[in-house]
Amino acid sequence: MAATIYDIAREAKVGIGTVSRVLNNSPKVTQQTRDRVISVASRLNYQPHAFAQALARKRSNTLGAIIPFFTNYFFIEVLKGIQDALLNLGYDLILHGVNHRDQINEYIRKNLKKGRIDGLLFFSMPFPDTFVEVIKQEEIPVIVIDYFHPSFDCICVKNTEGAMVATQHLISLGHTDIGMINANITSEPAKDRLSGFKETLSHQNLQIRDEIIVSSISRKQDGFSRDSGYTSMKEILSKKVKLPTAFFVSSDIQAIGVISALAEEGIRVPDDVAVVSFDDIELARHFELTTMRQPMYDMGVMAVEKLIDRIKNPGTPPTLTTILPKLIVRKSCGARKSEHAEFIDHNTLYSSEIEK
Amino acid sequence: MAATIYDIAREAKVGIGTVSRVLNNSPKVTQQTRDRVISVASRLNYQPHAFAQALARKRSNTLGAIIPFFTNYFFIEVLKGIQDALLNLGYDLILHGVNHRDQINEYIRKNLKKGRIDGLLFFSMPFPDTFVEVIKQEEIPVIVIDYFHPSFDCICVKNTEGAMVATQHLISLGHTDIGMINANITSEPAKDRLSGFKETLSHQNLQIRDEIIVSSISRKQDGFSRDSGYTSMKEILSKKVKLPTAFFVSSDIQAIGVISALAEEGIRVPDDVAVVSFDDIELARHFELTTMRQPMYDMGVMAVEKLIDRIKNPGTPPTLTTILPKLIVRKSCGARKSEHAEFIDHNTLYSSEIEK
DNA sequence: CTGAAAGCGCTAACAT
DNA sequence: ATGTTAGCGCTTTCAG
Repeated sequence: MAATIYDIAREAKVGIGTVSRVLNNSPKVTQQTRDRVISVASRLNYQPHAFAQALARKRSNTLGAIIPFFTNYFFIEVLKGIQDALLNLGYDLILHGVNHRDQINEYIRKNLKKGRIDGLLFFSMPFPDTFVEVIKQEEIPVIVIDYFHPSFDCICVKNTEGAMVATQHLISLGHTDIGMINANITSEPAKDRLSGFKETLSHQNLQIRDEIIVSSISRKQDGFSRDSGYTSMKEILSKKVKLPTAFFVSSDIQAIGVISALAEEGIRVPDDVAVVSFDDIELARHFELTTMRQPMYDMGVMAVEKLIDRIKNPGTPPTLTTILPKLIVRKSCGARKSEHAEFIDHNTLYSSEIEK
Repeated sequence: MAATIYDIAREAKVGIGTVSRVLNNSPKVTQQTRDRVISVASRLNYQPHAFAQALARKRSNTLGAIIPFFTNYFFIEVLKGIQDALLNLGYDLILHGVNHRDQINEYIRKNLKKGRIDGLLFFSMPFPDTFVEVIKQEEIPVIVIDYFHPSFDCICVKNTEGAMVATQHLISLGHTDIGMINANITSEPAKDRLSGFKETLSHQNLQIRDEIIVSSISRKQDGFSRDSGYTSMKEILSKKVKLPTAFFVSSDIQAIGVISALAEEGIRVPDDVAVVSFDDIELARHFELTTMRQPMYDMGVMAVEKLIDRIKNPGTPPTLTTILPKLIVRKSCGARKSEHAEFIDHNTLYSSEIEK
């Protein structure tokens, strides 16, 4: 049986209050008793019982995270960031990976069981409105990442602006006829990336050819998949329309599919057509993809930090932190690195407050 | 403030004991009082306080998992399996992703805090001997997956046998000169896959040419990476030795690197050289890799089930469950599917007990 | 069948 | 500075 503070108290001949004080580094204990208690505690191999502590302290020192697992490559990186950040803070993580959207509600309900978690990290999905009331009355801090919700602190990627930078990059490389392979338009990022793309083209008085802009209709991973990229490109190819000299693709993983589809027709990247994509997942480097990097690991770390911050400072108005993705120039766009060095350090963090 | 059983008791005009009984489906309550309590509870939007429950019940209904994050593609799938299995069982998951091996100890120590978790899932790493004593005296059930340890229930992949099947497949396709691209030999799976490979060759009286067998020396992800595959193949290519007609590669992700390296020399897969790899990660399908499938998702599910089982039945001797990976024939080996249909259903589960 | 009371292990307010 | 006591919210005897 594991030792309790009673055991320690008895053996060290002090009261349990004193033991608790020592264990919690309260200053009001003599060095002498402190030493005695500590030595007994370590002899007994004492470990505080987390739940008893949580019950008495009214906080659990654990955070919850709801992450869509269908965003494979994205969430791995984010998760790594979360874990590393947590490790230093002494918080634990209760993870709920959502494979299907209908798991969200169930999870929130279950984990809001009073006291289970001190705060919630909510990733890449529309936050269910059903719960904002509940969340508020339970007073549990929430950070929404990669999605916007006016009631909570948010960390968002500037998708529109990122798409603009990507498109602009292609234009500055001399391309005037550019297509886009997009994910499912029902997803927020896909929508924003498309509008950034189109806006840049029209801003530069370039033609928008709808026949070379295709959005996935796949529901699987919202079209952010290799399959989807492959299929979309095949679709364009089958139309037998004039191919543009460049494509903006809404994710790296799709770009890999795009490149395969192209290769099957003997069309080479970047020689025949240039490609710029989005995300900068690990494979992007291997495939020499020029891409808009989302600092996924950092977003995980930031999310944790924001949440801890929010736990300590409830009551202040929700904030929005936006991240401008960074252009990483590799080979797929056909640019020589030196030409575009100026783009590389474009990474900026804006932080601003929303009026309530 | 959240409602407690006291609130319910007061409003339903019963004692807290009765409320508790109703909530726990104890049969010894009249339908009438039961209904009354339930209606009050739902009106108050009552949720049991998880920690109070855990404290009183002496179990937490949460499981811990220690997973190496550096096995990217592997752990995602496993995690999905775990989550889905957990969802049905009403257990929560405290996840600890290990980015560096030295985090393991810290995590175990912290989470063994009595009561934190009811059981532990330990993945793909050598279980630290320092803790087997602790684990045993704390009586916390442990399942080790993808690694063997005599003290615990284990779920292992038959790497040696898997490599044999892969190699045999290549041989049966008519190849007599086969090379291998391996991960870092310090890792158990790499070691086993190599020995399975060699054994099959010698068993078939085929020559083992050391110059076309290369093990990665990378410590990063133990050499199970695209980079490592790419580099290893480049190394062989640079030796200017006679290329074999086929390669067995120790993981899909390496195979992708291998294929790129080959492609850079104009060598095509499977036309010029056949490739069979290991894992069957999501990308394997996209790259048309013939590979030995490890049922990663299923392993996650099984792990959870085994753990729950072990929690319910302590005391029985540890078991070993082995999984024979399944040959998935795609294009990279150059076989027509029909030729080798017989291999496809090779998947078998062996379960056996170890004598203590 | 149901109410009252005794913990579960710990923290924190209150005495001393 | 240290011991004592009252909860935290729930489960589980133990009476009745």
